[in-house]
Amino acid sequence: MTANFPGARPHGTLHDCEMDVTWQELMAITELQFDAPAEGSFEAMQYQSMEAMAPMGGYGMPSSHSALPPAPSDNYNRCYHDEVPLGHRLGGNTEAMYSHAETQLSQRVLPAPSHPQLSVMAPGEQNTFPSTGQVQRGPSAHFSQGPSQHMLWSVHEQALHTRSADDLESDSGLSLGSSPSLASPDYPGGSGAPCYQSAEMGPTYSDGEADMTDRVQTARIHYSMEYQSQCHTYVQSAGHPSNFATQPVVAHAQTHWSTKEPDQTAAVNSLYVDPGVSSRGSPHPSSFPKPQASVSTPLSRDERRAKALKIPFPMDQIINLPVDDFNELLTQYTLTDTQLALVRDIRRRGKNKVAAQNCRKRKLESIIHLETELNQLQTQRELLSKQRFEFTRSLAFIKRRLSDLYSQVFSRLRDEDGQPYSVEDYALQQTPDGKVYLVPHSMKTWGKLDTFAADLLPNCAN
DNA sequence: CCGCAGTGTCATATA
DNA sequence: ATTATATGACACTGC
Repeated sequence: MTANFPGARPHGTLHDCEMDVTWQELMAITELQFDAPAEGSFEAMQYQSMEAMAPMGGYGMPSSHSALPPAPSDNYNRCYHDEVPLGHRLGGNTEAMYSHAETQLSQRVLPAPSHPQLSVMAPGEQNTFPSTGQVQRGPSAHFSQGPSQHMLWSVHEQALHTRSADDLESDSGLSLGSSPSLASPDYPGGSGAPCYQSAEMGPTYSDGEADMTDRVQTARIHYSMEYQSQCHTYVQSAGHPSNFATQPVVAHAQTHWSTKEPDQTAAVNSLYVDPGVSSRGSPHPSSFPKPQASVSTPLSRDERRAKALKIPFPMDQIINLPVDDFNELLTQYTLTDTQLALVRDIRRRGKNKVAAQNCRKRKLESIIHLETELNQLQTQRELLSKQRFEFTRSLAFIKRRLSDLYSQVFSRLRDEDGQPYSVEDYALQQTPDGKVYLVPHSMKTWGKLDTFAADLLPNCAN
C-alpha cells in the first residue's frame, strides 16, 4: 500500500515507471508475498536493495541501455516493444521514486560504472529473497519449469529490488487480506519478464498511470488505446468458454496473452458493464482510435502477473468460467501454489471488478429513480396544495351561502302568534335524513327534537 | 491546488 | 465450507 511508501508518487523518468510496473506485478503475487516487517524496516530494505540494483548493466543484460535517459516517449514505447531486459528497464533507482526524488533522479541516469558494486550485489541477494515464508516455494517452482529459468532468475533478482507503480497504489492488486502473506519483494516471478516479452506482445504495458503526468502525450494516447483493447479479455469468455481444453500448458500461453480479436468490440458493447473503462481514472478508450488487430494491446496488471507466472489460460476464462469449469481447467494444468494463488486472485478481482461496476450502476439508477420519485412527489404535493386552497375557498363560499340561507329561512319563520323566532332562543338544525327543524337551544339533542320538531315545522313560513 | 467523478481493489456481509 | 455476489470504504487518476 501506499502507506508503506510515503511520497511514493512516481517521478518523471520512465525508468521509474518501468520499475513501478515490474515491482507492482511482483508484489501482486500473493503467494510470494511474505509477512511484511514493520513498514519502516521494509522500506529501508527495499531502498537498500534497489540502490544496489541500479546499474544492472553488468548482470548479463544487453548493453543497449543508454546511460542517458532517452526521450520519454521513446523509452516508454521501446522498453516494452523491444525485449529489453528487465534490468535495463529497471535501470532507474526505485529509491528515487519513493523519496528525495531529485537527488536520486540524477543518480539514475548515471552509467553503470558509477555503481560498479551493484552487479555483484544483485546475484548475491538472490539467496535472500526465497528465504521468507511462502516465498520459498515460488522460486523453486519457477526455476524448475523450463529453459527460461535463468531468465526468470534474473528477473526475480531484479524484481526483488524494484517496486512498480502497482505496488505503490493502494489498489495495486495486492491481496492484502484475502490471500495471506502479502506484497513480498521476494516475488521471483518477475513482472514483464523479458523471456515472456515477445514481439507480438507489442508496445507498452504501461500500468504506471502514476507516471503519466511526466510522460509525453504520445505515450498517454498509446496507453489509452491499449486499454481499449485490453478490455476484451474480460468479455470474450462467454463466446468460447471451452477453447482452452486442448491447449498445451505453456506453448499457447503466449497466444492467450497477446492476441485480441478485433471483433470483440461488439461483445464488449453488449455487456451490462462496459469493460472498456478499464483504466482507473483514465479517459474512456472510445475517445481514441481503435488499434489495429495486428497491434498488440497492453496488459492489465493481472494479465501481466499471469503472464509473468506463465498462467496457461486467458484472463477471461479465469474470471468468467463457472466454478466447476474453472476447477476443471485448473486440473488440466500443473500449477504451482504461486500460480494457483494468482489465478484465484485474478478470478476474485475480476469478478469483483464487474460486481463493483454493476453495483455502481445500480446505485446510480437508484439515485435517478429516487430523484424522479422526488420530483413526482413534489409535483403531487404542489397539486394537492392547490386543491386544498381551492377546497378551502369553496368551503368558505359555501359557509357564507349557508349563513345567508340560514338567515333567510330563520327570518321567515313565525310562531303561533305570527311573531318571528328569536335567534337567541331557537336554531335551525338539519337531521340526517335532510329535514330541517327549528330547535330551541335548550333541546339541541335529536332525541328530544323528534317530537318537538313535529310541532314546529308546520309553522314554517315556507 | 482542490474538488469531483470514475475506477479498481479490499474487506465484509449475505445468499 | 466454499463460492458468488453486493456494497462500503479507500486510494488513485484524470479532468
